[in-house]
Amino acid sequence: MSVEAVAPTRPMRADARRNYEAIVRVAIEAFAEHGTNTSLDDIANRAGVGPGTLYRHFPNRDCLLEAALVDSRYELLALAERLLHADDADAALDEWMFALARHAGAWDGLADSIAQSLNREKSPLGASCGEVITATQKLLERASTLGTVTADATARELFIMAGSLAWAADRAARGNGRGSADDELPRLLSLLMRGLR
Amino acid sequence: MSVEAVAPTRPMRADARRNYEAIVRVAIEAFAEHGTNTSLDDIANRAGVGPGTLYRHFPNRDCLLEAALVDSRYELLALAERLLHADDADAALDEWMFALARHAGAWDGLADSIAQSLNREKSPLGASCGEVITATQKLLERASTLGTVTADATARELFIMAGSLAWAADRAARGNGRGSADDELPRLLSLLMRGLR
DNA sequence: GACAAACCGGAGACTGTCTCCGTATCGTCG
DNA sequence: CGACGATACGGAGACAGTCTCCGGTTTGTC
Repeated sequence: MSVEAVAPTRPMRADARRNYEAIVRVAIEAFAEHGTNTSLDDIANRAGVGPGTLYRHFPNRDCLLEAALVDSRYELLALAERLLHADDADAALDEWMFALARHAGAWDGLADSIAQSLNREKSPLGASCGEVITATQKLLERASTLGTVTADATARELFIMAGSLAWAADRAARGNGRGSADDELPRLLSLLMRGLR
Repeated sequence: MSVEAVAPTRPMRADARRNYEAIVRVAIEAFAEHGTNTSLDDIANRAGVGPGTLYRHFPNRDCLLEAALVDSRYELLALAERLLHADDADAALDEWMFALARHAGAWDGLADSIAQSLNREKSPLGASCGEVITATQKLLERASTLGTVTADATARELFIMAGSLAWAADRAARGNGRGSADDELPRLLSLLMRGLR
């Protein structure tokens, strides 16, 4: 519908691309290590660039987060494609929710960052959640018609519930002695999924 | 077991008590208005004291949060007491979880603050969650023996799930058009509670 | 009314965010 | 190849929030 007004976007200059990639590479490490609230100036340092360079490429934390999640989301959407052709539509939805929760729980604070960006206009992170929610929608509809799901939850609610599960699993795991979030997640997820029937 | 080594704790000086109470009063307002991450120096200002005074009474944010939640938690525990004698143990647990989620969702960021403090030793906020979790335990046991609850969730998990629901309801409500968190919460809660059966 | 203990409050060190602009680098064209 | 314009760099620094230290003030008591 909209005229393809994509600017010619001449390719980045070599040094710019080099820095861009270095920043994203370091950001992935830093987010994994210290959560999504780690210092951006620190990331700039570790990437060998000044803070000005980082903020030119990524005007805010969401932009950097989005860039750091591109690969992970690509894999997620590939999984959705496969699950859409699975035999068991119920099991497919289960697996999808699990994958979603693991995605959102990969870094400390990520679920929160995603959920907040979801409600903010113009957040690149929130925008790119659109396709993931669409995928959720398709899998949910399939589990409703071919499977046994009856609850009237929206895809958006399921998406957020997945984030909320990641949040809960992380909090429940820390300090319960031995368990990790990977142990908690299936337990909590099964509680939720039984509620859909 | 431990010797009651409680110091005589002579009563606070009049000006100290006055400041303490002013700070807590302002803090409740500020947390409600701007979430649990609002500026503490700002609270000190609005309470008419210097930052030093605030930090002497409340060495960190958790301590202030704890003081600001005393009344609310008191009401919560009174509700638990009542629910322990309710006829329908299942409905009692439902109502308790709802109250718990509303408590944790009262201020933006509160669920997160509580969950984090829960895993940190020496946090007064986390410590005071103990009685609430104990209350949850009793209601859960009662719903297991007298009611129909069969899932093997721990009280601690339920407590965290309540926080996670508050988190999810808040995120789902913002930006879905018209709804408020109060509309979302029952929907999400019912999904969870059906999963316990 | 005077003294010691308790308490106040603001200056400021420190950390993290984000911007501005003089300088350096890149790609291209003569 | 050399030079020019566009593009990009990076660090100094403004700003905001956290938290501490200590000289000065207030309170309760004898």
